[in-house]
Amino acid sequence: MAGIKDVAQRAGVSAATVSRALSGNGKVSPATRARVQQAAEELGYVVSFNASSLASGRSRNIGVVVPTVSRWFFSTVLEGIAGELISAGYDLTLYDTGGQEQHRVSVFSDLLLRKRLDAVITVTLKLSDNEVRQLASVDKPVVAIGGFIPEIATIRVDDFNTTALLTEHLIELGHTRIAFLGGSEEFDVDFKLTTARQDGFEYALDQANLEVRPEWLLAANFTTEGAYRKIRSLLSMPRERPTAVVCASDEMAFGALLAARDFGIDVPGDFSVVGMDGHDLSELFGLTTFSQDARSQGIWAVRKILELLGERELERDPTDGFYPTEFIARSTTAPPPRP
Amino acid sequence: MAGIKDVAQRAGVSAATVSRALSGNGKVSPATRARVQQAAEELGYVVSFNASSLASGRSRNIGVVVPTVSRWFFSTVLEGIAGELISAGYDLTLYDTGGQEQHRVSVFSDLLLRKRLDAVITVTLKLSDNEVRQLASVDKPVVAIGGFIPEIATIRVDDFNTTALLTEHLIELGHTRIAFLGGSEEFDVDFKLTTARQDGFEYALDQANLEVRPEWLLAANFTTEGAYRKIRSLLSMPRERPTAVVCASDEMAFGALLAARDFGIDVPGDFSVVGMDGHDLSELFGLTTFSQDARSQGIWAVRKILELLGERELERDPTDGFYPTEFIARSTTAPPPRP
DNA sequence: CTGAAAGCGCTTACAG
DNA sequence: CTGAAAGCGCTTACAG
Repeated sequence: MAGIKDVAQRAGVSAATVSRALSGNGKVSPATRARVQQAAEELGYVVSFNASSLASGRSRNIGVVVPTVSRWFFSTVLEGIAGELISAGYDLTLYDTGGQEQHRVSVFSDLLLRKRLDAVITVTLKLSDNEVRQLASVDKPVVAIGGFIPEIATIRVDDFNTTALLTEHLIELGHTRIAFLGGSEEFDVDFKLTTARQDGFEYALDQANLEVRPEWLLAANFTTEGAYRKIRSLLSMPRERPTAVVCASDEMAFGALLAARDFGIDVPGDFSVVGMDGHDLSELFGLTTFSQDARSQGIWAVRKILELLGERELERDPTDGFYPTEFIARSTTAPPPRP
Repeated sequence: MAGIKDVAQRAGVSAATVSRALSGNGKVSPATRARVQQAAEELGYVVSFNASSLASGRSRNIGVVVPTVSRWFFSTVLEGIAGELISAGYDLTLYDTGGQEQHRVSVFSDLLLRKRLDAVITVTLKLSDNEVRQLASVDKPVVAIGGFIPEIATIRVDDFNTTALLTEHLIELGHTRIAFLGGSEEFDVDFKLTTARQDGFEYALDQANLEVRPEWLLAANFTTEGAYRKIRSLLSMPRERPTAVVCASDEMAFGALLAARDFGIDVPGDFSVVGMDGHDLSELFGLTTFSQDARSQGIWAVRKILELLGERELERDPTDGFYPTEFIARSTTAPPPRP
């Protein structure tokens, strides 16, 4: 495999000049540059990343930490990140913690510190104070998507207010018996968004002088299956049923819709459902929801990182305030049935 | 940040000994090893991957090339790969081509050759002869999941026969008017599985002396939305309708089910649907399908790679023959309606 | 079992 | 604008 010396020899210049011509750092005459490029092409020369990184201290490699890639939000954010990174000529090192504490520890103590990464993007990862300190001490740019992390630039939507608005939408339709389906305890390690959404829900009820009924505060694991099971058992209870449910994600809302269908309960006639995300399938399900553009959150995270690395200017700072969201009323919400 | 020399000094040994003690290569006395480990820990020393890779020629970094991470099969395979790689102490470099030819080119000409990777796993990626040659010339282990690639170890399910069996299941129930929903041309670049599945479908019809009707050979882009649209227009046609559809993926089958529901067509009473995959949601939808364990395909791809890298022995070779699949009959299939 | 030394393949002041 | 040389932080024959 051709090395920089081979190219230098073929082009009749020094290795230093080859490096400068190919990287764009430093001045090289156009004629020389052309000769070098030609020689490199002929030899099929590709720079050794390891050698280049070692010598320069920069890796052109960004770490991305996600709790899982099998949920809509994460895979969509990841696609946005991946596309933007490829365009910028950066590598993407993926850390899927699988929600396992053990894997998170190794990610932080080892991988992130191995100097192979120029920067890190974390997605809805809740960090301990200690981890924040570790990240800070490494002195590499970090951008977080989803969960707020002190001292770190964060892209996030307004979980509290969007959920409150969704809840108010139901209240305005006349609902007074409203359930909430959030994430489970177990997942709160990584997905800290649950509490903000639940807070927004409770706030809206409170504003309307409606009581929060503990037995209607449900938790699943952000999956459609989990939600299906929870809503199924909610609907099968003999006692008084809620007439609507606020789900903390669209994927859980799908589970709620399927459960209602299997129970022969008419949506929205007998039961209203709202979600949160703007999942690709929300339109097919006719789901009323708040949409957030996950893909572009990923893209903007990369842009912010590149800015922090001094690669480019930012037209606007995505970590400034809340990321835009949009309320979309569709056909899973209606006034509650007459008693 | 502490380097190897700092550790050497603190432990009172040479850098060479530190390297041997920490990496496990070469003999080191237990006492020395303990001292080195202690010193490393106290200093918070972490080896520089770049330097280590450059010196040793090995990166502990595996490249994974996927067409997208936003479809069930890919994200599930990726999770399997990611977990197994973390356990083995390897990094995962993700290349999401986004189905774009442009990105694939840069992946192959640049990224894979930059010597930063020890091996590559490709997922349902159709490679040109030229690309196969490129990969071979780099002389790094490659394992493919999904699509068959000449000269490369491949983990794959029997697309032809599973689809044929699914089709025969419908035929045995009495169906004679059966449609097929495969992938679109556009996607065949990356997803070469479409043709094998369609071939299996046509073979089964042929065996039963049933005619393949071109107007019932449909193609979507492997998404639920795409399938919804296709099936919707199929069902809205005034002329003779099929009584069943074979979908080349579960996600497309979901679209078919939702379309039927929105048309007030009873499944399975008036219309039968079969999928292919064993998607997490297939049980909720009651979908009859062939399940394949995508996660463990990812895990086994990693194990095969590690074997090729000389890291471990394999109990069984996943690239040997077809990966196991399982037929699961559920409630979306039944005899066709009486005419 | 351990150390001194060469070398991995680049990048980047420094000097011209 | 270009080259000679040092250096990035490790690993690994080689010698003992």
